[in-house]
Amino acid sequence: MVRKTKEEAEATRLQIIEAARRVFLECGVGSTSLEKIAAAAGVTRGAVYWHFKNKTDLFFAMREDAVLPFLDRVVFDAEANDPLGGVEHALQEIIRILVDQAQTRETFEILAFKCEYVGEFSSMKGCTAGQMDFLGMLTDAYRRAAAKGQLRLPADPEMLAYDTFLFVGGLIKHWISSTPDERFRTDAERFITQHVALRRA
Amino acid sequence: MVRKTKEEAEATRLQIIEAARRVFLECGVGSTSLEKIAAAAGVTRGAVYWHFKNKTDLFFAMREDAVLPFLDRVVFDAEANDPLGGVEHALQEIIRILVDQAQTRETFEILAFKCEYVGEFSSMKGCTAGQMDFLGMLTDAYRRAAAKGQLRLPADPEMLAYDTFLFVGGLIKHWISSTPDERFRTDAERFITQHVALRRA
DNA sequence: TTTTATACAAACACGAATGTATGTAAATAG
DNA sequence: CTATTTACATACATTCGTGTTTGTATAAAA
Repeated sequence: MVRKTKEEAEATRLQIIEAARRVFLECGVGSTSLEKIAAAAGVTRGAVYWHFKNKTDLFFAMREDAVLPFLDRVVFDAEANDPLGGVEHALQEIIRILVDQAQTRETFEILAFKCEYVGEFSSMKGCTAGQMDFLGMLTDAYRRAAAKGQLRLPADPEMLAYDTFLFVGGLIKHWISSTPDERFRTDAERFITQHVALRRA
Repeated sequence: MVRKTKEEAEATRLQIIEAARRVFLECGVGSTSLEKIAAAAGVTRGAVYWHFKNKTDLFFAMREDAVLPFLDRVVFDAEANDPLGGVEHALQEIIRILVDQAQTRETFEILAFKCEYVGEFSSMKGCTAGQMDFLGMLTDAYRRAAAKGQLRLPADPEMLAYDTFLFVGGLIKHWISSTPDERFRTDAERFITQHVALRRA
């Protein structure tokens, strides 16, 4: 029919990604047909197959779209003279992202509860590279905190990092699966504050 | 064909459940057909539909089969005079169950990574009743520990319980998705010991 | 300006999964 | 010992999703 300009084509590509996120969230990745996504995006399967190789390709495109802004915002300042405060700040920032970035929150919910890690997906089942990066950054931050005498002794920075890493994993999972009035959401900030306070000298 | 006795019928029922667990683990719940399960169990779909209403029914039967032994083993002794040690013991017991109860471990892996919580499954997406029980038992244990002066001050038992609850959630998830040589498995006991030590007065 | 590649829509062909219905031999009830 | 129910296997009908192919109006390239 009417051929679109490059800009319009890119717009429909984004429409498809957004529609996929909505439908994945509601129906699960496995039981979502490309027909449903196409309908939700106001196009036909032809458009979906034009922009994406198949459902898996579309899934990973949707994932990139939401994970990249996440990596930008969660950072540890290696120069600051309050490394422990930096850890707390980074964790609080994660919660803030979940609060105000709907696409990131929804994508995390899809990744955690609406997706089966099998076949092509099994590669990212456990720790992604990004997650291990986060663990490494936590370790570095605790090492700097230890060097500044901020940590309660005896303290092994690496072990503390694992403890925090596991805490954050659980927190994100339960935050996502909660309703806004449940304590995992209402008290998330306090949980973080207390978690870090347990380490303070 | 040959009609089986009641005992034989119950045996094939268990065969089907075990086959379902294997196939769910390999293929994911959503993309597992009842034909695959039947073949893996050495029966036909007729047998599956005889014993279970449909795939969802079979899934929940498999879940019960593995979760019940779990609840029996993870307990907090309310009478002991070392509540904090009881917490550590209970957490270590969880890891021991994952190590030596293959069916429980595999079922947890299915629940965490091979299942989409949508439709009939969405009810158990977040915290099951059993999980909230566990949180309550943790809180009670920390309260008793506080009463005995075992906790480092200032300490809010309930907040400590949430911190531990989130830690355990992350630990189970990462333990399950790890290979036996990865640190989440090799060092799980140390993580627990250190986690509890952080609270000790 | 002509040509070509683009951005889809529409139609087609195929397999796969589901639920049900039917058949049946043997266990069990009476 | 007969009648009935059980514990499946087998066959059937139908729906649904996928990947591909074809058609086409138009934007962009030459």
